[in-house]
Parts: sequence; C-alpha cells; structure tokens
Amino acid sequence: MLSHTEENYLKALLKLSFQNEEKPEAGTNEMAAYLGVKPATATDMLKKLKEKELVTYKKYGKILLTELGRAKGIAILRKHRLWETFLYEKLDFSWDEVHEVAEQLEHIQSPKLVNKLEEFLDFPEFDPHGDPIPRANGELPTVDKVLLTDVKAGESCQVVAVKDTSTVFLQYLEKLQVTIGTLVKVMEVVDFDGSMNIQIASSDPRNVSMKFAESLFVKKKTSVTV
Amino acid sequence: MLSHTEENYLKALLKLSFQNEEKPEAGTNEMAAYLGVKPATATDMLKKLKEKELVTYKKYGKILLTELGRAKGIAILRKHRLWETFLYEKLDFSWDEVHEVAEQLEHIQSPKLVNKLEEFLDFPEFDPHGDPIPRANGELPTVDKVLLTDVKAGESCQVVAVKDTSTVFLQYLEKLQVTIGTLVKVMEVVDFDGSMNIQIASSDPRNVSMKFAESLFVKKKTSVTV
DNA sequence: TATAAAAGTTAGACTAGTCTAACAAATATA
DNA sequence: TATATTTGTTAGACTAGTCTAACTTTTATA
Repeated sequence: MLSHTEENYLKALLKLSFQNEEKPEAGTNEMAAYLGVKPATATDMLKKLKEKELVTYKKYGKILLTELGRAKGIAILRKHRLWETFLYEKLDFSWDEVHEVAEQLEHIQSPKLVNKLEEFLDFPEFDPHGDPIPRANGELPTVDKVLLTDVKAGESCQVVAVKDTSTVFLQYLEKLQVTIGTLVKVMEVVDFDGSMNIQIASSDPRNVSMKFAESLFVKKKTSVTV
Repeated sequence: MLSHTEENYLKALLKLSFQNEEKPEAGTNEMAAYLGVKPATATDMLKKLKEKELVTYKKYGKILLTELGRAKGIAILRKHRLWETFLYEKLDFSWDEVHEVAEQLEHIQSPKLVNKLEEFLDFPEFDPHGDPIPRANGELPTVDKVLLTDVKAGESCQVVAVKDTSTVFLQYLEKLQVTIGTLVKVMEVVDFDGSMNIQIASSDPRNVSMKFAESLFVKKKTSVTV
C-alpha cells in the first residue's frame, strides 16, 4: 500500500516522462520543483521508492520508473482523469475546476470504484482536457494527432509533439513560448501562402508560416467553453 | 483546515452523541475504542481539538462537541452519507460495500463537490442504510420513527430508540443483543396476543410480546436486497 | 468509607514527511 | 583543463500521529 505522498511522486515522475518521451528520466531538482518540495526531501523519498522497487535510482544519477512504478503511476493517472471526466460531465464542473478536486479523488483506494466509475461514464477515452484516460489494463488510447496545418480556422488544439526537432526550430518554439501541452487556437488561415494567425495560450494572435505549421503535431480539442 | 485524523475524531464524537441523545458526552477510552487507537493517543488529540475550540474538554472530564465542532462533524457525516448514496444508487455498490469507500470519500475538500453531488442525486434524505443525510444547513431530516407494533409482517426496520427506559427492559434488550441500530425483521404477527416473531440481526427468529413491541421505536427500512 | 478497579494522563519513543544548512559530485564554461 | 556553477546528498531538526509503560484521578464496591 502506497501513501498519498508516494503516489504523488510516482505520478510526477510519470508526468515528467511524458514531457520528454525519448528521455523519460528525471532529476532530483526537477522532481522537487514539480512537487513543490525541497530537493533534500525528494532525495529521501526517492531512496524509499527505490527500496520498494518503484524507481531505479542511484546517487547523483537520473531517476526512472520501474515497470511496477509505471503501472502504479498509470493507475493513479487513470483515476485522476476518470474523476475529472465525472466532475465535468456529471457535476457541471468547469474545465479549470476539475483538476484540484481530482488531485484528491485520485488517491481513493477501491478497484471496484474506479472500474464502476469508468462504466458509469461509458468508457471515456479522453478527459475534459483532451488527455487520454489509461484503460484498466494500463494502455493509453492513442491520441489522434495531426499537423497544425490540418487544423481549420476557429478550431483549438494542443501541441503534443514536434515533427522537426532541429535546434533552430526548437529555439523558435521556445521564443514563442510553445511547449508540449501549449494550447493553440487557429484564428485565420491565409490561403495565399498557407500561413496562419494563431493564438498561443492566452496571448495575442500572431502569424506563423506554413513551414511552421507543418512541423508541429497537435491534437484537436473538443471545443470546451471555459 | 482539519486533518483527516481530526475529522475522524469529530465524526466519532458526533456518532457517539447520537447513540445517547440525552447524554451526548463521551469518555476518552470510549473515543479511543471507537477509533481503534490507544487512550493516550485520544487524550493528545482531544487537547488539540480543545485548542481549536472544537470540543469542550478538561482533564478527567467528559468530552462534548462545541457548536463549531458539531457543525464540522455534521458536514463530514453529510459527505459520508451522500457518497454512500452515490455508490449505491449510481455505481451498483452493495449495501455492505459502501461504507468503507465512503470513509475515504468523506474527507474530500470541495464545498462545490458535495452540493453538486447532492443535486445530482436529487436531494436524497436518507442514505442506503436508512440514516438521515444532513442538509447543507446542517439540519437532519427527521426519521419517521414508529413503534415496533406498527411494523407489519414481512417488513424490516431498524431500532432507533427505546420508549421504556427501565432497567429491566434495557437488560432484556441487552440479553437479546438489541441495541440502537439493530436490524429487525418482523416474520409474523400473532393476532391472538399481539406478540411477534422477529428476526434480530441475522440470528434465528424468536417471539416477543406485544408489550415489548410497544416499547421500542424503530424506523422502517426501504427493503434493501443485500 | 477505605480500597480496589476503571478511566484517564504523562513522559518518552518511534515513523513519515518535511525543512535548513553545510557539503560533495557532476557539468558547463572561461 | 581548471574553476565556477549547477545539481544532488547528508546531517540534524521539527511536526503530526501513534505507541508503551508508569502514574494519577475518579468511580464502584466490599
């Protein structure tokens, strides 16, 4: 049986691994910052998780989830996203209210509860944020990712991956404050050159080239009124 | 903000006060036994709750909830019983499975959640056990209590109070293992003398006199198939 | 009513999770 | 590559909640 705290560390590690698929390992400071604790605290907990064979860890090294740790993390993520869906769909919570409550609900221990909840919600594949809900067997529904060029004017989407991984492009993304997870709304598509006016997160719209739009994978968001 | 543990102490105290309406105060050992901790532990926590003005307590004295403490306790009970109702009504949990999970769910902090849940359940007044669900303002729906004589053959009920508080009667109840909360099913009513064959909890049916049945308040249970 | 039993408290210890401050290792850079 | 910076670890301390063992107060009873 894992404590809430242990569960939170596993979930954090899983989330961090998603942020960088090819390099799924994390550092102590990174973990600590993510969880809002001091690095010393994270070090202690990582030793403990290593004892329980939930992470691979050695002094001054990077941290990785073991198979077991990943499975536990996935189970928590599953609960989190199912609860978010419940709150949004059944209890009229708004898009931005669900997360905080789901952070609490995800720690409820009852295998029956999570499966019954899933059934009650009619086996949803994505949560209100458009993120995939892990299935009981741990599989993640694949995201229907498309290039930004395939998004039409008026539609919203979320950046899920980059096609072009060149330094110049990544630096450009950084300048634009675009990272994995950034929300983008296509305001207008210019037929002439294929460029787009897009709104990045909540900032002012700006124009990006067709080449740019061909280099970014996004997933379309079911339009959510926040 | 109260910890889960503090909340559990308040809930325990509230429950104990219900068990003895005229004498709603509890003792340290009683609390400890109820919560499954040692008396020394309860003493420490009671001091802490006193500091927070949630209970009235002094050394070697009895413990009582303050107005504030009672309100907090009622709020937890409200959540507990709403969640039980949710699990039973919406997620197909059985009568005996709901409690354990509700013990966890009752600690979720979100005023919006509890009120929305109540609305989603269509403002239920009683939980699957037939216990009243406190309303948002703290009021408890009154239980429709009747004398055992008013229960017909085939109906089930739960003991809620005694009309006759004489020692002989109470001792008789004790011998029969009847206390507040005991489930009773009326198997047969004998017209001749008004006596009844009743099944107490899950034990074998036995005959009780009309006088007995006139001395016990029960609430009828909506028939629940366990 | 004196004493035995029951009820309750105190003191000291332990664990989980956190912190700060000082230190050590790894990495980046001049 | 030598040094500065970043990253991570260790040691020691604190809080909440728990325990055991010894002690004190209250209550019941001989």
